[in-house]
Amino acid sequence: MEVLVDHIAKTISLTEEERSQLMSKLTNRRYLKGQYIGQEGDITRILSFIRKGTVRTFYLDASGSEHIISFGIENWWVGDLGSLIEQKPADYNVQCLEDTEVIQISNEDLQSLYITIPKLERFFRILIERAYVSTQKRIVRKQSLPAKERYILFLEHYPEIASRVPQYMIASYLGITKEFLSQIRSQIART
Amino acid sequence: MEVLVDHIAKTISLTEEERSQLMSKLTNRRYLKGQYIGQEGDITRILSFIRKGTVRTFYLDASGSEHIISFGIENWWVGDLGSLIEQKPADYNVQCLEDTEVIQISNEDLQSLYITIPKLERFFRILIERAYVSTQKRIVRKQSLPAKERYILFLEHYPEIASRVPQYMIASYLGITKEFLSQIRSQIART
DNA sequence: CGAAAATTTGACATGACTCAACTGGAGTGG
DNA sequence: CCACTCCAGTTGAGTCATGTCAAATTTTCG
Repeated sequence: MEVLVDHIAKTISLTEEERSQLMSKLTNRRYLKGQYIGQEGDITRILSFIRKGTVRTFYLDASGSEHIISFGIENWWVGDLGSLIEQKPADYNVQCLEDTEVIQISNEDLQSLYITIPKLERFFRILIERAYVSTQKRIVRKQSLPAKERYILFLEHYPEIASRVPQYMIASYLGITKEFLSQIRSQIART
Repeated sequence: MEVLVDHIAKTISLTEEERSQLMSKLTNRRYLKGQYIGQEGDITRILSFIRKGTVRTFYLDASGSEHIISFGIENWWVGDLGSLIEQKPADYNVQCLEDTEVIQISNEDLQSLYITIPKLERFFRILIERAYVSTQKRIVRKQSLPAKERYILFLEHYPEIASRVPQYMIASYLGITKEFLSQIRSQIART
């Protein structure tokens, strides 16, 4: 759990006292490949920091097909934030694609830590600012680039993820079908 | 400027002292229809809270066509956040679509206020959490709904905006061409 | 090895785009 | 008050990017 405390301390300095207050609220947990950290419909009560493993966040649309919203690997946070902050049923599933170890904190503890360690508020503000900016960029890419370009960018930005998840999931993340991604790939290969 | 302080005080309670510290950093400013609050390429140094008017945030893609990222009306914040937080040239233009009055705060002042009034950090954390969740939902809609459904949802969610901006901008926001939106509309009308 | 899962391939369908022409106001100036 | 222009919106023909469905092939893994 110190891994996470150290990670946080890179952004905001923490006293020994604060470190241990924080540490006391953290829990380690392991999931096997395929297990769910959270499921659509359940109210999300915890936030998970990935220590090891790969995770995907996805939902099922009206016709029952899966759409991947995001992947998570080491040092990323996962959890349905909308559900967590409003305490209403989650829209998304969070599933482990490999055996995964996470460090967790409950929303309740997080809220109380915001009060005892106000600097934490800063840490998460900055974290979410960045997440917000990158989500916005993703919309931009989706609207102004064809699938092939988006795929190439994905490979550049997230080579680690690209090598750890099956292609049909990458297709889903990019918003295209697995068949079409396959065509794009063969087209790239022929170049 | 009290409008904004009151708005903020709905989320976090502020002492008289804090209210006036905050107030002292705010500035009123007016823009005419068509003017830019910020332009692509410039470093964004201020955040603007819309008191009255309509604003759009957009960018130009490689082929020179416009893509609208978001609209803003009364009580919304606007500004290229990516540029603001990293102090690098903005990717987006922020332009007024009507004569607009805003309340502004510089990034510099905001950063110092985060220190003197740590609760402000909380206000913006919560603000951005919500913005993040709604941006994520927008990706979801874009990936799982056809343009017609997205347009209908837009009308439901933002009737106010729909009535204040021209259709070709709504099309751009939805990620479709104006011609196609026109077809969608005539199809809806025929129903 | 054999079965299930992932990927590829190909024929065909469709949503959305491009381009060009047309319509219908909302000024503007003579 | 008309003629003119400008801009938003519409319509239609042809095209392209991407989707669907079904089958074949390759990879993974018990």
